[in-house]
Amino acid sequence: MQVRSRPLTDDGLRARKKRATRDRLVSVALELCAASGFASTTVESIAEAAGVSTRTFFHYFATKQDVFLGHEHDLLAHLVADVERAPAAQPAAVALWDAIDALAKRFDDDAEQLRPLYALVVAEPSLHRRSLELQVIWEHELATVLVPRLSGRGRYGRAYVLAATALACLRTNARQWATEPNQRPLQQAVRATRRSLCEDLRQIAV
Amino acid sequence: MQVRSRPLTDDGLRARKKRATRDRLVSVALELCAASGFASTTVESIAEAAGVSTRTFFHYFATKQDVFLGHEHDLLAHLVADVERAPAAQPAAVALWDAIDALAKRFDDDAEQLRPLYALVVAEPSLHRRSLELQVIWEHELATVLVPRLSGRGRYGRAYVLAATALACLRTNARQWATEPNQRPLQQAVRATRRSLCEDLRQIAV
DNA sequence: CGCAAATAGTGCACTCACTGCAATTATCGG
DNA sequence: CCGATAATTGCAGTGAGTGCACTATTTGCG
Repeated sequence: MQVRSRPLTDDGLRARKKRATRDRLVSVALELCAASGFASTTVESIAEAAGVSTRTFFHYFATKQDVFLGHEHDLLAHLVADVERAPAAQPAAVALWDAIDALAKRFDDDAEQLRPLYALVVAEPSLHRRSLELQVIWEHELATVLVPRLSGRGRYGRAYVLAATALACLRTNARQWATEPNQRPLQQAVRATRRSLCEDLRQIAV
Repeated sequence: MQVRSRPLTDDGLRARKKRATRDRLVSVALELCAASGFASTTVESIAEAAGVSTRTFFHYFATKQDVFLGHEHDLLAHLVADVERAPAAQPAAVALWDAIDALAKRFDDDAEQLRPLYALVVAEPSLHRRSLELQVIWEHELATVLVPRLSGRGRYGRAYVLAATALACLRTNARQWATEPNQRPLQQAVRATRRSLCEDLRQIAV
């Protein structure tokens, strides 16, 4: 997350080195934390193992937690992009849940890598906190691209609740998916949850 | 939050002193942060202004943020209690949303105090993070008391999504309510959102 | 009352995440 | 090869949070 600024060329030596260092930091952090836990792995040790100074670590990541949250950032960005790309005529709820469905599939496709990562995130309080904060930020982005598909007064607020609902559905399922063994595919779980959510809510519709 | 242990008597000298100190810490923190912002108000200064040592502060609150999150804790506890107290025959969704409705009313009743507090929470990243974490914890509690009102396979997951949805609805409305001036009562906003959420979701019900 | 157990408060030394600044080094485009 | 730009670094500092051993206060009880 948050590389300070973009170099003018994307594949010069500079950019390649930067990507390499970043990747090194992430994988080194993963190893060290797997060995001794997130809390007791210091930024200093991660930086050292990756061959950079502590100060440099914080040029790549704003917080220690962010080493593990890059993927989440990418995935949520995909989600927003998917919604934006949906046919203009599609209602908000449809575009949103289609995008959620696609995102769940992404999780499944990359399960090998994502499952242990997400398990770590929910297990570690500080990571979890940061992850939730990220989701609220993306909830905002999501609501913003949803608004044009809604009409009537209060559509701003409605966009937020739709977005929050969908993300909550994803989040709770993803947690189960990541932490419990032999879980069915996330996409399948999310679909099932969506169905039952609609049913349950029918009971309170006046 | 998190007073280490409960004294055997609730109104002895010890308990009264403790409550007093706690209240002093909260109100002093409120003043200092109002004056110079949350980030640049140190725990040391809060403790000093309340007449206790820094170390003692952390006996009352696990983190600096928790000084401002006591109310949230109380309110969410009420929510869970309300759901538990609902008639046994009531379906999960009904019991849940009734409790949410009652909780929104609590916010309105105590608006004078709660609005500025919640505005501070959403404005300050570290507070916001901690608040979200608390909500997930209560989401868990809420799901637990909801499970007995659901049936069929996957009711565990469904309870989580119901809880998360309701809390998300409350949270997004509460943010608007706290930060935008001349807002209608929260209870009213939540009701409206609930209605439109049901409608929007009807579009994706197969 | 007076005593022993429990609980609250304190001082101290320590770890570690994170920041600002100024100096240095590497890479860039031309 | 050169001047501009961006990456890296060291250093000194802030402040949250912790563990520990010690003191002071309060409580229940004989």
